[in-house]
Amino acid sequence: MARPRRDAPSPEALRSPLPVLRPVSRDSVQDRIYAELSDALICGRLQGGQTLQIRDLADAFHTSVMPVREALRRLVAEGALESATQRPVRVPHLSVQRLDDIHQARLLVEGHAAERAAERADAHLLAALEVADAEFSHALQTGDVEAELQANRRFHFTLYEAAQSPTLLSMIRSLWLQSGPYVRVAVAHHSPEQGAPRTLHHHGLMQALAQRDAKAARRELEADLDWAWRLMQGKVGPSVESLGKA
Amino acid sequence: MARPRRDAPSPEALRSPLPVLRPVSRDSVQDRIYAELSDALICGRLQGGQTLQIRDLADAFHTSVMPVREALRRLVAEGALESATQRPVRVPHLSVQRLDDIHQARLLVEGHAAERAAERADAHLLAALEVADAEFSHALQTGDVEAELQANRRFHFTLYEAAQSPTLLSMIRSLWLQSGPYVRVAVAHHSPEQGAPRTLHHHGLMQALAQRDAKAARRELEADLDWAWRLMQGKVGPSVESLGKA
DNA sequence: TTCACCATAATGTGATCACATAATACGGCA
DNA sequence: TGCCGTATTATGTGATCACATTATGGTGAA
Repeated sequence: MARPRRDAPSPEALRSPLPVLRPVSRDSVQDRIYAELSDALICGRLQGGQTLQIRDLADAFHTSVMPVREALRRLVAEGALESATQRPVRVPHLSVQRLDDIHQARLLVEGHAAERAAERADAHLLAALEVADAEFSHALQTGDVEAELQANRRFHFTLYEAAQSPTLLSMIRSLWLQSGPYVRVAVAHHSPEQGAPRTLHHHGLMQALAQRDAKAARRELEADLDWAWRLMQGKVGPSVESLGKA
Repeated sequence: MARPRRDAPSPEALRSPLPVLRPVSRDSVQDRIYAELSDALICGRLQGGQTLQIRDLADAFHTSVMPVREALRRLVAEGALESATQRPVRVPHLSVQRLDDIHQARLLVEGHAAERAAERADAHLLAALEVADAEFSHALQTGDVEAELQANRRFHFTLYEAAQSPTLLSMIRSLWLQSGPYVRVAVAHHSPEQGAPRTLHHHGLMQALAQRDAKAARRELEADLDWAWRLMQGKVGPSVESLGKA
């Protein structure tokens, strides 16, 4: 090996500007592509039915098709995307029945995570939730949908991480990836007065956590999910076909 | 295209033996590799800590590394395998805490699926469960561990499919992939009298389904899972390190 | 004898090429 | 003018090559 070791305590290190540089991410290229796509899915920047072609994405990311293939494969495995044989990968076109099925699963798993979080709640958790909720309320007032979705995600996942269950957390992540493309169209068009109950549920949730009331925490979380679900049903009606073209 | 279409109604079709041939699987190579690996994981033929090297698998499957890479990527995405950057993929070495976390999630999700199945139970489902249970009992008596695991899997997934929730089903599949390598060492060493309660739970479950008693179905299923979990804890003790080398 | 260093080998990752298959658009016949 | 068949294009999939990074074995000095 011609190159000297990074951690070599040679005097040359003193004259180099290296210490002031922050460590670069050691993720692989496919990890970054995966992160980009999953973020776009959760925040609803990709629509249901949209096709994701390998070569197009490779051009957009300025890479070869190789890391794109593997990133897409991961998302397909997580249920976030669907792929037929020899056909381009697509964001699934979910029926109302399928969306309801996902909603039921979310009530089950996220409700349980809320209970566990309530049992383990501490001041640090409440403070973190307060911050996320403040961002959320501000985004609601300014009408910034992107910021609203980001803050809402931070609020919920701060809660779910407090449940201290990696298994539940990964299942919830998968569920958010699946429902992400469909919740945006619901919350994107709601009027400010429709958004009011949402902050109420967040506040009720924090109150339940402060009292370590697991059942109440589950109730408030389920109310929050049900609110978004009813809004979505009202928006899209019995058919969600319009979602893909909206 | 020089080749004639498959469905061309030419008179040549009459003299060819094609109609007697069954359609070949249209899965891709990576699909078959994935199926093989996931089956090996669920049935515990792979041990915790075992490394899966791409080139070795490619040689074993008589393919290039390409489809192996994508199959492994899928399993990593499902939590069945773990991979560090630039390091070979491994079957995760799970701590007792992690195994308990998975167990809790299984109680939650599989218990819920059992309730749903009970609400939708019909004669056809009970008949299918009877068949699987008969195979299971027979395998127990003959001491065929491989057949026991296969029959147990068929019994449980017949139940879970009856819940009619694709979302729950895929989550359960992921949980079985994760716990598969660890349940085998538990059930592989149990004595026949230790196996008795297991058939009891299966029978109790079928009785609850016949009566459409959702709560009872959940109770019986949880008892079944808890039985295997306790057996595992007893076998491996406070540390599961021995599992990887067993 | 032990530890540090270095050279070698091995492995995951990314790029490029080749091919089979499915969609599309063009042209000819009724 | 409408529809069917064909040729072309485009896309996913598998194979091969190239490289960076990690592990490992051996060799030197203290």
